Amino acid sequence: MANTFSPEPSRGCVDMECLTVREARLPAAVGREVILRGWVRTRRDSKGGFSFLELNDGSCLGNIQVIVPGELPNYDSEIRQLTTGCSIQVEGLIQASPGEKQAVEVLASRIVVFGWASPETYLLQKKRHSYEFLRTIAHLRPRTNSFGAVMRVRNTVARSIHEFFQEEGFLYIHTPIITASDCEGAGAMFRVTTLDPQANPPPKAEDDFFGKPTYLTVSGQLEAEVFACSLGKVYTFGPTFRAENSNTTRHLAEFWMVEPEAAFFDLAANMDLAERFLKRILRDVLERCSEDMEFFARWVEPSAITTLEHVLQEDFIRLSYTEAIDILARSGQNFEFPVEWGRDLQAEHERYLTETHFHKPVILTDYPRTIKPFYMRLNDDERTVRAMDVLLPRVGEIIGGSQREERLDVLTQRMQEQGLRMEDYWWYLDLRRYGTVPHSGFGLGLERAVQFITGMGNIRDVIPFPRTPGSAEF
RNA sequence: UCCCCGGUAGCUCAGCAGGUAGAGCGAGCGGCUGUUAACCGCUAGGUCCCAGGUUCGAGCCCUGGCCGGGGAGCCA
Repeated sequence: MANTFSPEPSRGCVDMECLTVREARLPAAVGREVILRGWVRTRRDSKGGFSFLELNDGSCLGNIQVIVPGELPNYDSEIRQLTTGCSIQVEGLIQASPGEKQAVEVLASRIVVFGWASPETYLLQKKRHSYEFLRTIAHLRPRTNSFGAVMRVRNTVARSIHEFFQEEGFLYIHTPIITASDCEGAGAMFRVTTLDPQANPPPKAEDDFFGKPTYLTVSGQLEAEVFACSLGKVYTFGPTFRAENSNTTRHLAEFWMVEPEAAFFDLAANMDLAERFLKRILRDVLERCSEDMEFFARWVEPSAITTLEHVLQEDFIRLSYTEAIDILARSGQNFEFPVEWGRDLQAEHERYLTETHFHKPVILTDYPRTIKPFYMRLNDDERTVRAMDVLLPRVGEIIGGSQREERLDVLTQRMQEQGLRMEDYWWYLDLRRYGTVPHSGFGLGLERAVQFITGMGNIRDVIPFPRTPGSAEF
């Protein structure tokens, strides 16, 4: 249904169609009388007595050119005062453009100004800005080409995630944000409390809102397992919190994670799922965000598109940790950190595998039990567990997952090994006590996926409002 | 948290035997133009991150903070 809202009482224009800039730029729109609304990117005046406006409404990367005849009643009083950032409504006729840079343009018959943006103080100028600067004005940066493109890609990825899992028969499960399991092994947690930290004497956890210490979730996995072990195939998709003091281009204190969990999936099925999943996302972005991807290829990362196409047509390498160690040891590379069975792989090692040795995504499996969490299934060799990490060139680990330990005795033994308190996990252990099944799952960091796809160098530039140590503005 | 680098006009940066500041872009004004990273000319605009110190004199040197960036660790 066409939106016919008008900012002023009707003046005979309520029957005009409201189009987005994206719709208006299609050749099929030529000849239609329409209403467009958005923000002015630039104004150019012609001494022929008329002006050009570039209008953008975020519906697509490109602007639409508006021709404003000098005859409009507010031409001198308002149109000539328009600057970057002003918001307007344009009513006019879409016509073929004689210019070379655009197929269509709008010949305005009426323009209404919603809001001004003083060029003396408006921080977004008609020039390129550094990402560092844009981060300090996170409330305005969505009005830039690059951040707008990132957000459209991010939306497409999110949509694709849901479509993929829904089509594969997974149920979307909403796991809790607040959790009482304080030792999921995924890192430092944010405490959630209503107690007054200044109170004297110091408050007791029993008196807290939930009667026990609670935290923001670091993963929905354990809860997702509950539903996998009852509904079969499920996934979670929501915010995740890590209180680690990480200051890197690929860590956030608050990020979004997708975690599928499936009963009766072994590690091979899990890997197949992960590869199919990633490829589906890439394919959808290439198809649905081609204009934005061309922008990234031109201004951000020249190989943005070809990298995705390459990943799409290649099978992911599947390699055990032990084999990887072997390759690294014989690489002849002079690594800063030693390559030794039993030690975790460093970023430089992962980068060598994906960027130098294989030139494609690599799924590493079967890591030493000592460097992986208790819930990963123990292999028959008793030295390794059924873990899998999907490594991508440039961003490194984008997916971490495993086949879960479904044997009660092995699981409890591993928990003891890692010093966990059995009573905290009574409900998790019940899944193994009653009708246990083999099952698997993984977690994908949404921002890392968007980073990989767009080629953006810093994860803080692919999330609307980044939370990092010492920074929670906006 | 560790290791490097940096904080000078709205933005991006230059300045350096220590003698109180410049450019480009942006902005304002004027010219030109169916224009489109527009172009040409002129103008305005700066507690040189903060606090101490050395010095006749500090953007520049020293000390201590604060903030930002890159790399590492942690991981998604």
